[in-house]
Amino acid sequence: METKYNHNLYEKKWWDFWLQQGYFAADSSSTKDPYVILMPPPNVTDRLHMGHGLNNTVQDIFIRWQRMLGKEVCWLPGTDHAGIATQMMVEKSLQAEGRSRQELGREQFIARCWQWQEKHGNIIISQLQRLGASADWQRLAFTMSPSLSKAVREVFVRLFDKGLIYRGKRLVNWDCALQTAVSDDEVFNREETGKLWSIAYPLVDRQSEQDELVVATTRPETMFGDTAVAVNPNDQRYRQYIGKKVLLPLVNRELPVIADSYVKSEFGTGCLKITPAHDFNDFDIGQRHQLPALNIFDDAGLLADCVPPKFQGMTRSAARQAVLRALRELNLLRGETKHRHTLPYSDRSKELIEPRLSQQWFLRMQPLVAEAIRVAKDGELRFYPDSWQKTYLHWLENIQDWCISRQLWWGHRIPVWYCQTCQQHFAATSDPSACKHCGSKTMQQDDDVLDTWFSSWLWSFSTLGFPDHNEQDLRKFYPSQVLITGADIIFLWVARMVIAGIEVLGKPPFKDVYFNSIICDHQGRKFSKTLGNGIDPLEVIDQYGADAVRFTCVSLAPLGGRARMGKQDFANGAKFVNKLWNAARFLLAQPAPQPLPSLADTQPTVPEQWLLNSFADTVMAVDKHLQAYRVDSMADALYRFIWGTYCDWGVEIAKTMLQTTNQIPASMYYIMDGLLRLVHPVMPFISEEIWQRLPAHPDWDRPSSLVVAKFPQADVLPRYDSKALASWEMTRALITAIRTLRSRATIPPQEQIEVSIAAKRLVADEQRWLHELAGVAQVIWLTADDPKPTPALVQVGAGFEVYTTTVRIDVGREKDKLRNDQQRLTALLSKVNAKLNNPAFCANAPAQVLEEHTQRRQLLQSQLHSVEVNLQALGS
RNA sequence: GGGCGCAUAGCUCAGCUGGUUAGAGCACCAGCCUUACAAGCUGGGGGUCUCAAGUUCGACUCUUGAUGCGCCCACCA
Repeated sequence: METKYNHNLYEKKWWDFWLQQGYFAADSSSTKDPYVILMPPPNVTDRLHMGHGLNNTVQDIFIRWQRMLGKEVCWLPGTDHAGIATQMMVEKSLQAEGRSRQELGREQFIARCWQWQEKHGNIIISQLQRLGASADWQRLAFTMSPSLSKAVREVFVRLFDKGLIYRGKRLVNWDCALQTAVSDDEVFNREETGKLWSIAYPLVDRQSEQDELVVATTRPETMFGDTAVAVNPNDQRYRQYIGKKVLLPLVNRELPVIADSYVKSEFGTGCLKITPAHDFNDFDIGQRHQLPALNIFDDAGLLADCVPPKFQGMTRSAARQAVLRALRELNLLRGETKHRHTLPYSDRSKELIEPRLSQQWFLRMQPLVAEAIRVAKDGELRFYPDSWQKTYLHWLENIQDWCISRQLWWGHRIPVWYCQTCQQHFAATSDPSACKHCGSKTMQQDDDVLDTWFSSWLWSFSTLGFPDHNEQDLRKFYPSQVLITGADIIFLWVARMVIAGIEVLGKPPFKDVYFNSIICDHQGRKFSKTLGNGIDPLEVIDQYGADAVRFTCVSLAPLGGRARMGKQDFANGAKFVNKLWNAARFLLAQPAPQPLPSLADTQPTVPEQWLLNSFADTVMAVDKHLQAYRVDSMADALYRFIWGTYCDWGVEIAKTMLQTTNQIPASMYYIMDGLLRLVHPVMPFISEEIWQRLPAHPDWDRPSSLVVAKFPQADVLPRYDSKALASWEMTRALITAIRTLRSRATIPPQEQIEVSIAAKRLVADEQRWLHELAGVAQVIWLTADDPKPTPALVQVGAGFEVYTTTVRIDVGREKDKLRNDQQRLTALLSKVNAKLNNPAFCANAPAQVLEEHTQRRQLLQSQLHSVEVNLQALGS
């Protein structure tokens, strides 16, 4: 074995082996209990980033763990057709050829999309495989595949026939760059400093020049769409004008002055221009007052033909400047002030959203959410961390209708047909040959496609054969156990999946929802392309190996928080992987007992018993942490045991045994075998490589791969309990204390020393460890009456004092250290004394606490005494 | 405006239902190539747990408030 673990030699080898053995395939005819995780489908356009890396590592940990526990696991992978993102990519490539999608036509364009997705899509899938993701890749699903498309149509038609899907002319969030509507959940807000302009609208039939209403607006360019001016009905200033008319400048259209309590008198001028087609509040007011709504922007967000010719075709920002200039010329601009407000932007294009009146399809959500709310409240659906429950409930309880149509070409075309003969429309699961209502053959399908999320929200069952009941899959694998994803899509995907699962199959699609950490740099900033602060997972996998990357990600990811990571963290992960490698290298380089005996046939020494107990504790901890979705704590437990216990103590102990018996004890092989099983979910490659080289231990099963080996179970692991074990703890404490003394006295490692110990005497067998592990040639055991050696160095600990007279020290530094000790111990002692002298404490504290404090006082007193004696001996 | 969360060592974090001398990794300092690993070994220094008040015999832990930071939702002519 090489001294440094080289991941390049093993990762591909084992990956190919696992795939070839078919370990990851989920069999719905199995009699084993199912354990299912749905992989959140990445966009086909995606490249692997650290968020995917963490998310899929966590999923893989649970999947591998449950597989080793004997479940029939199904980790269902797939990709999302990402309507907008893909269409943007393909349009860009067309642009490079100097062509446009309009030129190409719908059919040709869609063909291009398919070509593109075959060529460039699914790169992310091979990237996920580099990570070691043990999903059932044969089940790879795609939201545009024929079977998933079938599910989309089926559900659409069901909801349509229930009357939950309707078409309406409503105000929607319009993305002018992509020229499509987007849903509320695809809009983000940004606070900015803008301006608030005051514009005079002269009164029709005015008595004087001053007879005008001054409106305040942040968007003068929308004035072409004004259809009223509103004031608050209780505003004394404007009461007289209600019911009168003003003249819209630049257009010279008459607008009614209306009263609406929405208008705040104290804001701006107290006069509000009403533009129903381009503002959500104005739209509501317009509805209340039956005002016409005038759409003034075309699909691209340019001013349309309904505005005065000189403004036509202008962009929104150009129009704003032009309008202001024109108003200034007419002397109608009454002022401008700075104004802080938040503006809506599109998630996808990052363009300013234009609220715009248009014909869209909507899904009535309100009738669908009751059960989704109930299951969360009753704990049938749990969130980790549970604080997300509130966010989830708040959204559902204030649910808005979902705008599901998009003016794109790439996606599921809305399965609604309009009959040119009878003018009616209807929805159908398969392309109809005749109108459902009149039998006419002249029909046209709706031009729009569905929101991408309308296919993703069916993911939990559309991937399992619905609606073609390959019932076995659906019955066996629905619902899944846990959804592992990012909290940023709690509304877009998680909550909607719950709704869909309940609506279509009668129960929620998963029991637990685990939200991963957000990946940030060390300054707490999200990884982002523009900042360039991200770490490319593939780059670090190349450099450090998949196991190191997996372990690092997971150990830095607290439940629900933000995981801060830098490149150095991955180097540390790699060190840990290498540590395990070398622990195994040591073991495998030594002669093992042949054949390895079962633990029951050997008599483990006390230190071995301690190691075995510690291993069992670790198994228990790992189980506990995984149950609680605390992968970071699991990583910590593994790290502590492997580095701090197995290597630091176990290997050192084994070395001394090697000297006397010429063999490593069987328990070390036993522990290593169990350990590899334990780490396999998080470090699958290195654990497999070592395990395959490890001689089979009779106490463990021995299948062809660790992937399908049994996971350690704490309740069947050997446990030891004896007085000797308690004494071993004292031995370890003494060893550490003596090492400290040696370090303080600058005694080289090779030099054997003599120490005096005031403590309960160790038996000869235990005392030998002081020799082996602390370089002690001889021990003088002091009783309470013996004088303490002087001059000497002392190290005090819980229940013992160790002295050495081998002194080669810096007296000044040593004195400082002792004074420090003295100060520390004095402070502690006075704290304990204060408590014990407090009658209220003695009266109220439980007996055990009281007893502990009394003992601590004694111990501190004796330790303080020792330090003082020593200090004197050094001559102060 | 509403909601959620966080504040512990230089950095990243752990610390369960209040009760041993508040822990770990990284970084730092000292000494070691001790025959698995220098990507290593053995030690060491470093925190009055953001602040204030309260409850309690006892508060890092519970309550209230303040300050700072992060996130989400709604909305502002």
